[in-house]
Amino acid sequence: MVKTRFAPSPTGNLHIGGARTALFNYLFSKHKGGTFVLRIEDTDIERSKEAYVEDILQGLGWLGVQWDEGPHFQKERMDIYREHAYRLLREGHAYKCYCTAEMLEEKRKKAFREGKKPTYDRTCRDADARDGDQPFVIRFKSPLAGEVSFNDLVRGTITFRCEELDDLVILRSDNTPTYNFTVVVDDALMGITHIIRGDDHINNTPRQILIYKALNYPMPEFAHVPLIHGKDKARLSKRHGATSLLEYRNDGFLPEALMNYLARLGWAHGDQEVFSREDLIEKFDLPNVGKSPAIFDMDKLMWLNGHYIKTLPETDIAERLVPFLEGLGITIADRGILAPVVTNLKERARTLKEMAQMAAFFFHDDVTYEETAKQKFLTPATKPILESFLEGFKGLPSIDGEEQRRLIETIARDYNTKLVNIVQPIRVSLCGRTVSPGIFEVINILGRETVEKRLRRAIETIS
RNA sequence: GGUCCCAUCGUCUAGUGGCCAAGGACGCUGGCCUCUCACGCCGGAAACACGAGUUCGAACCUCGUUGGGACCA
Repeated sequence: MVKTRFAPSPTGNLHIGGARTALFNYLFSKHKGGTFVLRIEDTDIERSKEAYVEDILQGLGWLGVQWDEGPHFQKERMDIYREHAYRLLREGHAYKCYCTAEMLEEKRKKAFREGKKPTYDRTCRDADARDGDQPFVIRFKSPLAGEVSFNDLVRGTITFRCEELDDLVILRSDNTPTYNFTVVVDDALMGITHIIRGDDHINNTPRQILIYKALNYPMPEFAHVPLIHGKDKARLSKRHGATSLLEYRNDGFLPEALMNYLARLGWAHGDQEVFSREDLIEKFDLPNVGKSPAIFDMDKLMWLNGHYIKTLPETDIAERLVPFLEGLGITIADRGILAPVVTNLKERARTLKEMAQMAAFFFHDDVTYEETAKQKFLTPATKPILESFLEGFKGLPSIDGEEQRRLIETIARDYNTKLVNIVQPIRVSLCGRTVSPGIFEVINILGRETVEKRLRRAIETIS
């Protein structure tokens, strides 16, 4: 039974990179019919914040990465780590170290002066056990020689020499456990079978393997996925824009699009670009995960988002659009026009936010004219055209597209000009801008009364 | 600085020794469609980091160089 986990520390928001790691864990476990655990690594009480926990939970929920177990909180498991640390001590896999911070600093400086690596010199490793009130840390006894190697499911065999590993602290003098120790204890106790995480953890892996062995717990599989980089090829950080997944939600991205995009970042299934969640669960597997870091490409996300806006059910999009319209201060008096609005805008908008902006003019009559549009199309020269159109429009037996077309074509002939020169002034009158869905569609959605009202107002505007 | 990882179009990638004078997608770009903008359709430019080796044959295997990244300090 496969069991994976996502174990973020709440010292920041859930960003794109974390979300992708979570997604890979989720997809892999579902693909294998296993379970997915969420664990919050909040042992760093200084930097951990409740607000970040909230952001992570909400972000994952929005994306649709559902966990089957948890969230577990490390803060509530401190006793377990201490117990394990003392167990290692008792069994001779760890020892008490009484070196003070000052002594260590001194040793580090000395090593640096001598051009050696600043690793702990193991002074206390073989010293006689001392008791008393002096503060101490517990250090793990690393093997002095030999190699640690493991088979990474995305990279193959990775080997480290033990000389590179020093005796890391597992329990600090204030009785708090350290990162490399808590991960192992938790992953082992929670029965995690596959550890899928960012490749920034590769260097921690040999230490963790040693701890697994000392604890005599079954070894999980490891899979290190490359980090996501920003345009400057450096690791993704605040500098690269969105710091929280939720910002994408607020910017009008669809979770379907983001999930699809994230999955394709560092993973591929032949030439396929569009994947539903079911598709991903069916097809995702570790061997096809790439080894090199990927750069986050907003353009492609935009394209995918546009694709989902075009292909998801219109009623669905309409519903999701509402909060964005409201965000623009729009009160939707007539929900009936929502559907046709989406029909006409879905080919044009790439985000819900964009769509709301494009749709705004449908919902209020006091259209604000874009300055350049007004200067070009609401002029003394176009005034008679608008007047002719208004007159003809009033006399139209119905306002279906064909009737409108005939009217506009007639006017174009009368003025001996092209269709576009008739349409654009009308468009600006109705929409306030030079860009909109097809003019016949706009007129249909707006309805007779509204169209006449807006035309009159536009004509009045031209003095 | 030490350790570890990585290297195909600008970007995401397909490619696991012959099917590759390297395919798809985004972006860019020429055109068509057209009431604007999009959508859609047709076309184009654009990459195997470099050098050795293994092999009848290398984008694919090995080594080195260079470049990038991560972790530790």
